[in-house]
Parts: sequence; C-alpha cells; structure tokens
Amino acid sequence: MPELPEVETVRAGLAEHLVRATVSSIEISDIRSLKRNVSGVQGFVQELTGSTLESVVRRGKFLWLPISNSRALVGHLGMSGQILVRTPDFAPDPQTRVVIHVKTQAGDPLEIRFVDQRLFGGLMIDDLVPTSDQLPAGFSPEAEASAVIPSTVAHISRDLLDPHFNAAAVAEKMAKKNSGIKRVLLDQNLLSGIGNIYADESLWLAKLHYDKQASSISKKKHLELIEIAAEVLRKAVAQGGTSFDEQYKNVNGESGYFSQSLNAYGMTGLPCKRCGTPIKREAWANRGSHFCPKCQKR
DNA sequence: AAAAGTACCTGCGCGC
DNA sequence: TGCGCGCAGGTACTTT
Repeated sequence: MPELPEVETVRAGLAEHLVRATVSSIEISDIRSLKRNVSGVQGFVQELTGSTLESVVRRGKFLWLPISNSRALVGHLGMSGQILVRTPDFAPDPQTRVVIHVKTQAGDPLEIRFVDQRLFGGLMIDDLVPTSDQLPAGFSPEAEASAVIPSTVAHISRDLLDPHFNAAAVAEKMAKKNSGIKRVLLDQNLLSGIGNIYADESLWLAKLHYDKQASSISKKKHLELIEIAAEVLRKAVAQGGTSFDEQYKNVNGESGYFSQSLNAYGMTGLPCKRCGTPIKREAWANRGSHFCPKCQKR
C-alpha cells in the first residue's frame, strides 16, 4: 500500500511527536510483525526499552529511528501497515500488532501503535552501517542527517525526492534495462519510492505504455519520466498521500487527499482526462496496471 | 547476472 | 446466506 508520499506523511507525523521521546515499555501481540529482527523478541524489547528517539529518517518507503550511533529501530509498512500515535486513553485500534509506550520530551505518555492487516510490514532493530557514497542516508529535516543506514536498507537506492538522487545516472541505467518500463520504475534498487499507484500515474502523464521496453526509450525520455514521477510524488506529499479505504492513514488516523488527483490508478472504465477513451485495467505481475489505451501505446 | 515468478498474509466485495 | 474467487498501496527469496 503505502508508497513514498504516504510513508513521508507518517515520517513527518512521527517526528513531530517523538523527537527526544524515551521508550518506557513495549507490548508485542503478534511476533510476525517483527521482521528480520535477528536479536529476537527478547533482544528487541531489551534494546529498545529505555532508549531515546532522536530523529525519524526515511529513504524510499523505509523508515528508521536511530537509538544510538550504531543501531536503529527500522520500520516498513508493507501493503497495509500503519503507525499511529495515540494517547493511552484512545480506543484500541483493530489489528494492532506492536505497541511502543513512550514518554515525550514534555513528559506526556504516548503510544506508538504498529497496525497491520496483512502482516507484510514489520519492525526490527538493525545495525547502522556507512552509506556507500558517504552522503546523508535519507530524509530527516528535523535533525542533522547522518551518513549511516540500516544494513537491511543499504541496498535500497536513493529516492526521487532525495537531494543526492542522481537523475542523469539513473536515466542512463534505466535505458539499459531489458524489461517493461513499469517493472523498471518499481525496481527499488534502481530508484526508490514509487509503487503501483504512482507508477501508473507517472506513466499516464508521460504517455508511456507500462510494458514498453525500457531499452527502446531514449535517455532523454527516461529523464523526463523521472522528473514527472518526482513531481507526482511531491504533489502527493503535499496532499498527505493517497487514501482509498481504511488501509492508509497518517499517524493521527486521518486520510490523505491525493486520490482526488488520480488520472489512471483506480479509474477503470472512466474517461481519460486527456482524450476521453475509457481507462483500461490489465492484470500484470500479480497486480493491476491502469492506462489509457489511446494515449499510452506500446 | 539479469529478469521473471512465487511466497508471505488477511479481509473485502463480487457473482453464483 | 454462504462460498469461492479475485483483488488490494510491497518486498524477499527462488528459479530460469
């Protein structure tokens, strides 16, 4: 579910409440939400309890909160994850898997609730390792960004809104791929932050068919696509992300408004806003692709 | 090595 | 009413 704009909305909300907060206790009601956490449930609880949260950093769709110079709490929302910040008296949220009880800098108790219907998301504690380019690892405007990244996130490429994202270099790599352009856009090892919604939206704006071979597209067109996609992500961040249902919420449980700006995703059968042809949905790679059959020719 | 396919989960809405 | 099926914002692992 959540792509860069939704994750950024969550990151900003967490930062607002949690900078300088300390962890008082942890409740884990479903251990399946601790993903790839090598220290186990015990290690997770022991290491996090008593730690101070200094900042919230994001690269692509991954979030992390450093708890020391070498360790961080890492989170990913998967398809259906939410991180809610609630006061202790707030009604229980269905499908809450982990609760981290904290005390804010002002001394107020709060709960960080990790909620996840499908369990594709998860939390872990991981080592922070130097970034391969020695540059700040991700987006964290509230604090000085460090050039360290969780080991499990190190393979994720810089995202389209990262100041150190190198569009020309990425466009060059894209132009060499022997895959359909949508598969390339979704490759988080090449460029990160885009998922199924924003891929379909970017391709509609660029008038590209999702299965057009990337190697048949010029480097200049790839660069244009990158710029279009970055602009879509920026606009969606400004709207608080895209919400269709109960699956995406910010840390206060509120929906975003970008769904009102969608041109292709979820618009099956509705007229294309450029030419009036009905938007088509095709099954593709175990999901769906939405496009205008007239504007976006293979 | 790169590209494609599959596994991991729960729950909703649809047609029969 | 009930059931099976398709569908949902992603990533990691396996296979070709």
